[in-house]
Order: sequence, then C-alpha cells, then structure tokens
Amino acid sequence: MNDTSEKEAPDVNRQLAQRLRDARSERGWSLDRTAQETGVSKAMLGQIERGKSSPTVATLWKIATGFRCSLSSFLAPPPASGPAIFRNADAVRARPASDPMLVAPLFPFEPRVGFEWLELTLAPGYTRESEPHAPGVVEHIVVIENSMEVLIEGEWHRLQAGDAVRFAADRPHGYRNSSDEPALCHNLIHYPAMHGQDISPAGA
Amino acid sequence: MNDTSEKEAPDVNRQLAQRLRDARSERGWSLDRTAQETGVSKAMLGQIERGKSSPTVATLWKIATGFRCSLSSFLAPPPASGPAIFRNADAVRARPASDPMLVAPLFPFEPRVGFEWLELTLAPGYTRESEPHAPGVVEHIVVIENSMEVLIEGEWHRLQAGDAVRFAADRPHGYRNSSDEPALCHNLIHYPAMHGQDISPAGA
DNA sequence: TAATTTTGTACGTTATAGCGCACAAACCAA
DNA sequence: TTGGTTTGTGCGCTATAACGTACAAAATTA
Repeated sequence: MNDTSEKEAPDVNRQLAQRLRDARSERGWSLDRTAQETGVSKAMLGQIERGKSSPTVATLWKIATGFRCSLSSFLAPPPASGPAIFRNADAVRARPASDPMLVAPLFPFEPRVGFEWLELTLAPGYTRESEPHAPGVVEHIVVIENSMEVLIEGEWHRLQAGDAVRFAADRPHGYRNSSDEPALCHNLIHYPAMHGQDISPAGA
Repeated sequence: MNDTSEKEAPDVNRQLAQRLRDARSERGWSLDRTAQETGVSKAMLGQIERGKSSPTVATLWKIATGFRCSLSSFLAPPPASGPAIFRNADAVRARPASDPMLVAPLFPFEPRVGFEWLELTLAPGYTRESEPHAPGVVEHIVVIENSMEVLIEGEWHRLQAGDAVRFAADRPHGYRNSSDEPALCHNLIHYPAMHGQDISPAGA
C-alpha cells in the first residue's frame, strides 16, 4: 500500500540513536549514569543507541526528561532550515464527517512557526458555531472567493473576497455562508508558544 | 531516585492521543482510512487515540508521514490571549517604489504571532530575485489566482492556484510571473522568536 | 603482572506494542 | 422493519520493547 512507510523508517531510529549518543557523550555520562538520570534501563539505552530498538514515546519522554531537554529535540533534525515543502490544496482537501465543509490542511501545525494553515470551503447555507479554543489562540480568516460571515464577540461580520480578520479564538466564534455560492477562505490558527518548562542547569 | 519519570508519563500519551484525534477529524478520515494512509493498523490507531497504548517512534513516524506532517507536531504540546482586526486587501494594496508589484500587508508584523502576511500581485513578466533574510526566517507562498514560479535552492518551481510551498528564506530565493495574466498570491513571512529551540548541552 | 573498577554488550524473562480478525452499534437504502 | 455498509472497539496471537542480570573488554589501581 503505502511505500513511504518503509523508506525512511529506519532513518528516524538512526537519527534518534545519534542524538542520544551525542547528548550522552556531551555530558560525559555513562550508560549507568544515564539509566539513573532517566529511569530507563541501561540495556535499553544501549540498544537505542545502536539502532536496535525503537523506543515508545513514553520511554522517549523519560529520556528527554532525564536529559532536561524537549522531546522533539531528539526527533527533529534541528539543523537550521529544512527542505522546502510543497503543498496542493486539491490534494489534501477532505470533508470531515461532522461537517458539510471541505478542509484542506495547507500547512499542518508545526511547533517552529506555531500555527496551522487551513483552506476551508463553505457550502451554501453552511453555518457552524465553534467552541472556544485554548487561551491565547488567535485565528485569521482571509476570504479568497465569494463571501461569508464570521461571528466574533456575538456579532456576525460579512467578509468579501480580499477581506481578512484577526480575532481571539479563545471565546465562542463561528462561520457561515448565507449566499448561494460556495465560499473559499483561508484559516490560520496560531497557538501561543508553550515551551515554558524544562531547561535548568544540571546543578541539582 | 528519580521519581519524576512517572509523574507526567501518561500525560504525553494523552497529548498525543488528542493531537491524533484532531488531525484525523480535521481531515474527516476514519480509522480505516487512516490505517491505509499511515500503514498502521486501525486497532493500534484506536488504542493510541484512547491513550491505551504508547507507540514507538517508528510507528509514530509512520503516522506523521501518513498525515504528511512532522514528527514533533504530534508531541509538541497543542499549547497552552485584543479586539478583532479587520483588513481589506483592496484598501491596503500599494505599489512599492522599487518594484512593479502590488503589495498588500494583510497583517503587518506582530511579535505575538511572529509573522507578517502579505498579498502580492505579480504583473505579467515580473521577476525578482530576493536576498536572503535573517537566519531562521521561513516563507510561505500560497497561490490564489493564476500561476507563478518560485526560486528555491537554485531551482524554479511552477505553482498553480491552490499550490503552496514553505521554504527557508535565509538563502537566495525569488519570484516571477512568466505568464500573461497577473498572478495573485499570499506571502507569509515567519521570523524566529528568541525561544528558538532549546536543547542546552551546557556541559560542552 | 594480577586485582579492582568501569565500560558497554549479550542473554533470558516479562510486559506490551502491533497485527489480523471478528464483533456490536450506528448509518443508509430499500 | 430488513439487509448491507461503515463506524469504532474487543480478543487472541506474534513481534518486540524493556527489564534485571551476567558477562567480556578496557581502564585504573597496586
């Protein structure tokens, strides 16, 4: 079926193995010491380093916590800039079971930029009032084709093609298309940076 | 010893479960469909969504690949709040003195979100090669009307309406419109915040 | 050199991730 | 209603993650 599954699957393990090795040698920790700090057996740590084992996210969390760095730092190839990512709205457009609306995740959520970028197609007559998101979430609506209405702070605002609005999405809001043409818009949802935690000098 | 291992271990699984649920419902995919796209059995997908199972990084990689998004997007917390701002592209559209191109700053740079969002109108025959931006700057181009070409890593890529691309803008890049119709696109420029990414191997 | 300590790896067992299949509830057509 | 399809979940089995222990090689002593 999906030939992409096997292509780089080992690669992610090798990546992880390398990063674990680096993190450990950077601190001069032995496997024993690392086992104590992370709560993961040294046998398993050794296997992961050799690429012989693919840890679960639970144990990876233990490892990251033991090293006092973020989970993704073990997975994401941090070297500055990644390759270009091409997307096509037609290819990723799909209809959620719950809604008579087409959603195309142009750019799924990515921690580095902190937002996800969706293309929405609202059928004529479509209406949807959305629950508040988490605190700090900001939405941006830009109308591409035809017109639609956005519910903000209890009021409906009509937007035409070329109109845009930024609003706090941590309170009730909604969208509707009261025209007889399908409305096309972009919806960029920005989540506030979270990283508040970890990172402390190992002085304990 | 280290009792921190158990405190939030389940939490990372719940986080992951939620994001998987969201990603799936966002696309309107059933468990079956998701199993086909990712190459992971639907039984396992169901268990992960219910927090009953902590996948290995290998299977998490399969899932992320199936959803065409990054590994860390499933681990990095779906994070943790101004009046609404209405904008209209026609009203803010202007021609820079330097370029035969129309620029409409839909949303000027705002530290809170870390990006600026421009609407560009490229006249037929327009071409422009841009100097690299600061390190870590990421650009997003989404074509709204007609077609254009983007220069990335020394190669020109043709984009049609509905196509999108994300690329590192800290190296030479450019845009051109070799058609005979004006091309309309959005350009979102994201500037890295201080937070960057952590991982502090202070021991070096 | 022979002892001791410390390193990483190999072995055997248990826990569980992951699979295929089958089932029950919900949905749709007739 | 009936029958067919699609949804998600439960069950048994296999593969393997994860553990504790034991072992061999290198490092540090005397």
